[in-house]
Amino acid sequence: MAHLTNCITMMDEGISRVSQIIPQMPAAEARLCRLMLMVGSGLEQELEFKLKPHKLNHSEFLTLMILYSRPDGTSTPGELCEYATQGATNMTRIANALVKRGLITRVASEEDRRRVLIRIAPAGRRFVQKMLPPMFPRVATMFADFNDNDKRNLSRLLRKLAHNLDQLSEGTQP
Amino acid sequence: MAHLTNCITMMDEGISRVSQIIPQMPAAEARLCRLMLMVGSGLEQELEFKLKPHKLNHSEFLTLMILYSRPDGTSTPGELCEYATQGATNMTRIANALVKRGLITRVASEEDRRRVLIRIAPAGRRFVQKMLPPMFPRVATMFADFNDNDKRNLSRLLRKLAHNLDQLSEGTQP
DNA sequence: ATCTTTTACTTCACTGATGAAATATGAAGC
DNA sequence: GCTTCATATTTCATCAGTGAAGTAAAAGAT
Repeated sequence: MAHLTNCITMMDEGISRVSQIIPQMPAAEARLCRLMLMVGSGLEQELEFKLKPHKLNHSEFLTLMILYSRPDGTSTPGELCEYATQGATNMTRIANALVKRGLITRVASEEDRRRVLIRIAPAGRRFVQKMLPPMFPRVATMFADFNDNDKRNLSRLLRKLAHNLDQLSEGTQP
Repeated sequence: MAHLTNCITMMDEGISRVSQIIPQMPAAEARLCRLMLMVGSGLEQELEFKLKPHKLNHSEFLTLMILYSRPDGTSTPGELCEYATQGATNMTRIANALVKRGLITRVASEEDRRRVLIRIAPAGRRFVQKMLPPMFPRVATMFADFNDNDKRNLSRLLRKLAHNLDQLSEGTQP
């Protein structure tokens, strides 16, 4: 059944009722927040669903894709943490998992011996090239009825929101 | 530092490089997916950050808000699962936590004795009314530079995307 | 009326993610 | 050259969330 649509309807009603009790609430903005959260996690579920057959979770997939997208195919745990928005602890686990499957290699850095160099393995590249294409149809379908203007607008608005979120956490969450 | 903006820049470059290797990838759509995921989880982190002082996590807060927004302040675990998009298992834990804090009550239903009635307690209402207003400024700031048209557009596009996601999971994830 | 199926929730065992402390190396001050 | 401080990663303890099985009650079948 139409799960997200359902939740959104109920959210709309809920916010309307709450804003009657608490009129100073920025209702339109609160709605947008909840919409973002719902659609975001809906999309995440869809992604995890597509990853499940490959025995990968979102953070492992993202880590592998970052490495794949690098010209030299290498990075370090610290850098991967930043771009995958993961804690160092979890990156250790992710790397362990990917090493065990032979998709990446992990060797100590020569220059800075605190560092570890992570590199996508040939098997990792092959794996990505095999698993990625079957995802394309569903991704395309998601935006099937978005015209170019819709896509441009969504991209622009999300980037704007990202920028504002960055401003917000400046200082407060350093 | 501007974390999201950073990640987005690197994502843009990454996708450009990948789409050179794999040209049949729907690059614009993939970018929108990643944007949604990033901004969504950024927003979730911001929310969790605001909830931390109150010792609530997102799912507990959402559950409490659903109850608060109900005219009669009641629901059942099953219904809460659906609207909070949580598994029944986790809803049991959430309810346990909220009961322990005295924010909700949980009693067996008279009509159908399989069911459990969950009701927001007076203390729960007071709690919501106290914790909500301090969040408003940050929520308003997030959309400060969004004009009415931007907000309408974002809302429309997110709802459209939600609808498409629902279509996608129709049948495949029943 | 009783047997089966379905529904609602809980318990248990496990996975994924996080925070705090441990380890080890490098960089900076004196 | 030593001491202190900062950086990079891992280990350990813990929490949040999930899947599978368990329990109990209602609904449906014969």
